[in-house]
Amino acid sequence: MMTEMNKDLSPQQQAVFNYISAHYEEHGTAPSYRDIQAHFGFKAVGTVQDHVKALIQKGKLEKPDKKARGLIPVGKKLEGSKRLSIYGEVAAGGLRQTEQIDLGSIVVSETLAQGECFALRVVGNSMIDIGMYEGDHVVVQRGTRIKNGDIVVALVEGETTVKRFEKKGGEVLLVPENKRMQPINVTKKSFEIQGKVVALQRKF
Amino acid sequence: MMTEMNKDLSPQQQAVFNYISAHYEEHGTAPSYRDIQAHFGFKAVGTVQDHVKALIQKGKLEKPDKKARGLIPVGKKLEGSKRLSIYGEVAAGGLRQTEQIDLGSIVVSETLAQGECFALRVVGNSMIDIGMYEGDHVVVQRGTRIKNGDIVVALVEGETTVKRFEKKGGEVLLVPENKRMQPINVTKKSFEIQGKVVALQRKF
DNA sequence: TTGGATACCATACATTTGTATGGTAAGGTG
DNA sequence: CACCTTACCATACAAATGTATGGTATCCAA
Repeated sequence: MMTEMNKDLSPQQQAVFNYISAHYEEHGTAPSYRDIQAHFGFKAVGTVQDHVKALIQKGKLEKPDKKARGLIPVGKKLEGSKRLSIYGEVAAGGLRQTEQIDLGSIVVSETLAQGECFALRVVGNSMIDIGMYEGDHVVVQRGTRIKNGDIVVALVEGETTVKRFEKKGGEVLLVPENKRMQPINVTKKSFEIQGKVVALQRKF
Repeated sequence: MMTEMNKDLSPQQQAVFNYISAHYEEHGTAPSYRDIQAHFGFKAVGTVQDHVKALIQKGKLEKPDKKARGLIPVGKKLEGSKRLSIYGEVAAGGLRQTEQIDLGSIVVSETLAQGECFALRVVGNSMIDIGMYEGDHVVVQRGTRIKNGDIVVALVEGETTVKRFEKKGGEVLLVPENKRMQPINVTKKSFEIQGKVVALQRKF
């Protein structure tokens, strides 16, 4: 029979992998080779090298070259979900890259957040009629083709707002979903569509 | 007045922080000081040291001593996410474990879905006044202590509903958040609280 | 005008860390 | 047996990386 590599992990290899994963999750950083060595009481770094090599070969670890603490457990990768930075309540400067104000992040399913996305904290109640409340988070997708009726995030004269997009003839309207508010005609104003709202998340 | 430190980040500090965060999220590992230096074109590592020091002082970064690539943006530690099965629109049998009907799943952040959770597809419009619409998904946590005012999933006479929980004196009410609907008095009915709604997710 | 915060530069150094090389030993297999 | 895999040890080295020290300049508030 051909020399066939065992795709399953040996008990020891599993142990090493578990340690790396645990360390990664707990500290947010992978352990160094010597951390691993110390944890298992190995008397040589080479032992760790061997195990890491095996784990990489078996597809359990990713490792960039020559980077300190660069081991990444493949299985532990945030699968099927994305972490989005939350921007919001930005007064001046809008969402310009260098002036982003960081409000943390949320994790959403990849099926919700496809392509390049970011998150936004909803302020105000201009979209209350479709159930978007202050404090909710919306997932915004960049670079999508905007169609009539889409909910969009727009930068109008330096202010970020969420509205429904309506284009009739040559007129562009940003329509609030709130009976008590009036649509904004931005046809002659300076505005910029930041992206399209593709999802909403609320925490109780 | 005492020397008071500015808790807000300067634009440059914000930029450095953003870079670190982005790198951390993208690569799963923080950048080294020299990575940061190169990114911003600084001619000295010391500049990075200064910024990092400021960011730590302002509570934006965590840093273990002498560890390579040890910078961690506070609150951005890689948390896991959970995949929750979606149950819902179940007529008979409610949510009993053995009769659950699988409607797929959603992925949510662990910060949202703590403990034992499942997801439910919202049907009907009994909670429309707090922005819960048909088709939305709610995350339901099992085994939590229910307090007055909590949104709960209840099994009332074989039917699953989402309502606000109100207990006054000896009476237990399940209150719909819809002006046009009446509270249900379940004091004398057979009912069971399935769990507490902790989050909501909507896809546009 | 003194002091603090911000924002850089320059240089040197010690440690951490990944990497390379080579050796020992047990267990299983053709 | 020869050969492979697993599982260790020992040692050395170079690169990556954090750290320390000290300097310059601007802006702003007390």
